[in-house]
Amino acid sequence: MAYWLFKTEPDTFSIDDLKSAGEQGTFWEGVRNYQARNFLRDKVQLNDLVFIYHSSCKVPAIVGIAKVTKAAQPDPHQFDSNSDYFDEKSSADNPRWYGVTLKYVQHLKPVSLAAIKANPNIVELALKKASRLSVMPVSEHEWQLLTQA
DNA sequence: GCCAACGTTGGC
DNA sequence: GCCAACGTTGGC
Repeated sequence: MAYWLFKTEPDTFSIDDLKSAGEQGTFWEGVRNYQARNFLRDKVQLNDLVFIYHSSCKVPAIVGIAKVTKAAQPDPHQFDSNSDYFDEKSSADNPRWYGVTLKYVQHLKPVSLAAIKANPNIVELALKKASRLSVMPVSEHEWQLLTQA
C-alpha cells in the first residue's frame, strides 16, 4: 500500500465532483506528463490512498482523500481526435498515456500549500519543489503528519 | 495578469 | 546529444 498526491484544478474537477461520483468512482484522465504517467502506470496500485490537491485556485491546498479502485488503464482520450487530450503518436497497441480510477473517501480540513511549505517536518514532499508534477508519491510518515494536521 | 520554473521540441 | 526557444503550469 502506498500514498500519493494528485493535483486537480477545482474549476475543472474538484473533490466535490469526486464525491458526487460516489461508489463508481472517477477515471483520473488527462495526465500528459511522463514522470506522472510513470507513477500512474507502474506504481499506483489498487487500494492505495491519494491526497486530492486543489491547484490554480484561491487557496491551493490538500482538501481530502481518495482511494484507488482500479489500477492503470489506457486513457481513451488519447485516441479521440476530437479531444484536447488526443495524441496522434499514441496507438492502441502501445498506449502512451494512462489513468487510474479513484473513489472519494473523505474531506480533510484543508492543508494549504503555505502551511505545507511552513511545516519544517514536511521535507520530502515533491510539492514543495516540483510544483508542476501532477502525480507524486507521499511517504507514510508525511501522510500521517498531513492527515493529523 | 505576471512571471518563475521547468518540461518539451527541434535545429544543428 | 546539446541547447536555445518555446509552451505550460501554477503560485502570487
